[in-house]
Amino acid sequence: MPEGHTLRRLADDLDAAFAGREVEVGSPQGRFADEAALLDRTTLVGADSAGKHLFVEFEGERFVHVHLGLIGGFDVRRDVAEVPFPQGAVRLRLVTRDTPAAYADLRGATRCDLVSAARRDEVVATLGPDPLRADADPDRAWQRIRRSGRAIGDLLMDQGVIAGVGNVYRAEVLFRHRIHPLRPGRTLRVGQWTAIWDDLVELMAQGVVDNRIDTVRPEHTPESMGRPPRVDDHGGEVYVYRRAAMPCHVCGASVRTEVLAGRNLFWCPRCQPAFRSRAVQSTST
DNA sequence: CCTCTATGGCGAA
DNA sequence: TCGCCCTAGAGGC
Repeated sequence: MPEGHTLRRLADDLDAAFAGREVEVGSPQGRFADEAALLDRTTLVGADSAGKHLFVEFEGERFVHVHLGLIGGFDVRRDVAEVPFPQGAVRLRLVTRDTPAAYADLRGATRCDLVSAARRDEVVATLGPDPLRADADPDRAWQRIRRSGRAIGDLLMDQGVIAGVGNVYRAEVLFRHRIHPLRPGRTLRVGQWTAIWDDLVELMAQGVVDNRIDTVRPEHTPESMGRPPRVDDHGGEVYVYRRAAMPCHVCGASVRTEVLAGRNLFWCPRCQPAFRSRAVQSTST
């Protein structure tokens, strides 16, 4: 589940359920037990996200730093009639029993640490601009991209360049802007970057609202095209992500896939043609 | 049962 | 570049 929109939504949901309330903090699985004991029955101040990082603040400027990694999940339920017995490997559990009762179960996280405000700031300082934050400066990312010989598909996944974009948004935003994922960052024009950034701001904000990733334009929805909706565990309607060998919704070409830096890359070979250098372009046109 | 996969990221080689 | 960490669900036999 976790790209930046997931963490932003989790911060909002945790706020709604627990902010300003005294919270029972436990670790049924045991791996966070010592830290949980220090926080148990103290007030949860609030939660915030930065890229794919989540910080849950407790009184005394203490923060639980959570990173879900590839497979983690944080299940937040509020206004529940009763709090169920924890199922599976619950690293961290938050509970308020006074009405409205709420609980939240963290599983599979790669990171769940009790940290100081200074450490939180250190983590945030390693991140590039986050399209979900109003104060983000996209030019910081552009200055990295325009100087880099690395593939744009690689740069978009680098959290130090831009924070919160994962494998789905990377694949989809490059498709929407017809840019081949292996094209070197320094071959992009500033207008292309601005368009990508503005699109990410919009797509990811919508992802927070829907709690899933949908990237197809109105004319390419299942209803508009008369095609069956996507049926898999991800839910959202997308153009190329995990659609290898399937026909492109726009042109019908077979969607391609390749592994880049250990992750699956997806693109349409016709809608996102291989980049030709400026020199070649100018001689051929 | 087993194997594989996954919207991530780290450190060793 | 590779292996490894975290966990759950799907599919194969």
